Amino acid sequence: MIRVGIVEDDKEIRGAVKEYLDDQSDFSCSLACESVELFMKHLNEETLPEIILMDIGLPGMSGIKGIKLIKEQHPDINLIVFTVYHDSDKIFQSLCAGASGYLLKNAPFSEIKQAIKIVHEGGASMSPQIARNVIEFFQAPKNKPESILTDKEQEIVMGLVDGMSYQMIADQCYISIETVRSHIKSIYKKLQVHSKAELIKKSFEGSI
Amino acid sequence: MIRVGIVEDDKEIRGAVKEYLDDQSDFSCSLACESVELFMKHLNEETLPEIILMDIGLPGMSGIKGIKLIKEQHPDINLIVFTVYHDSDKIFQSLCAGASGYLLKNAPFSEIKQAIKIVHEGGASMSPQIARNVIEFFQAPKNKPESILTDKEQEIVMGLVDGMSYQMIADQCYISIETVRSHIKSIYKKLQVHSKAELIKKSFEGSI
DNA sequence: TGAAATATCACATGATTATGGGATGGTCAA
DNA sequence: TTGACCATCCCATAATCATGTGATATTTCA
Repeated sequence: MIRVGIVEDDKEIRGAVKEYLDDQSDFSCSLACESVELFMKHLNEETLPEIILMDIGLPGMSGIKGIKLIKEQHPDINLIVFTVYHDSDKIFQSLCAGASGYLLKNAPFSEIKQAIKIVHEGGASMSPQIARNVIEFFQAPKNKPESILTDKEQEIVMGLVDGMSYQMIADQCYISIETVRSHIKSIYKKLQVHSKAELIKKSFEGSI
Repeated sequence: MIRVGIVEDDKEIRGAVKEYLDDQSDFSCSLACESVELFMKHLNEETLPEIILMDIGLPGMSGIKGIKLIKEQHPDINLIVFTVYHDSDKIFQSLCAGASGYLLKNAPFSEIKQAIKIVHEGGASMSPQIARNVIEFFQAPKNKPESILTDKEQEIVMGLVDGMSYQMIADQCYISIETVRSHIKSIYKKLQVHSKAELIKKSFEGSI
């Protein structure tokens, strides 16, 4: 018997999911609330779930914050996001906050059930569309849109990012420090930055 | 009818999967080879698949390189990794190379079929265990081992990372620039760095 | 309680950076 | 062949940074 909690503001959905889970022989819904605040208030030994289905767009505290909060206080509980949002931002924020799954609300009951089982067994579950988003996260950095910087300029950026001074870069590239300066001037102009710090930041953000 | 390719060095497995797919009414295995080299050699209009099941541990060219190669030459083909490896390294390398799915070899035929369908519809599919690994990638950086920096110091680091000058940070924190300098001195000492550049780099690497 | 850590400030000096001028020669495509 | 880039160099100046040597007040914790 897997004990499941639900945080979902839509009464209809909350009720339907709860009813469905309670109908299953191997599930029970131990606590279903419309907000994180209420959920935390009613959370006790009696109602403690193993898995929580968590909506994100909630009145009061957001689901993302809710995930963080619950994970801090009950690290053993696994959370599955259950939402209509499928933008990368929400997905990554949820995962970073500690979610172990991400279901879209159009998922059929059977998929919800399946996801809960998987997470309960120590796996993770995502709707295919979400998985695609997540996977593209790893691939995106690859297709770096042809940098507007020339080869030499990129080489110099790499040096700066590695913490080298102009002089060190000059030595490494067998050019004079004046040339390094000159390149950096045009790099700054192209990227619209005005300091090494900004440049390094942009570089790490993958915007080069 | 979804056309599927297989790259898998184990003859038994290759044969079994091919047979299974060919038995399905909505699948056909258009090409099954034991290495990337052979696969590329026999790849033509006739044999062109929409989805490829790709082993990683292959004789000759590795599956990872194979994924890159195939994606470069045929960007429309989607690849699903099919392997025994479940270590993060292999997973991330595969995803970065361009894979749209990652199945473990213990997956039942039905899961393989399901995964191919999902990927064919534009989604991505991972075995639950793999999904867990991927998700933990996002959560790992969270457990940053209690920074040795004090709150104030961290605040200043954030400023520097955002490209602010000492003076700007001083203004923002309502302290004098001398104090900023002082904090930065101890930050540098603690982190064993000697320039903004190195500090920002460390910060982005998550080693703070 | 008393030492250690933290947060705040000051002054000084040399190094490095940011930014503005220019100049020369090479490549490549219109 | 002309103009648009690119890579290379030089000079100059003001701002900023790295680092040192202090000092004082508060907080923390053993």
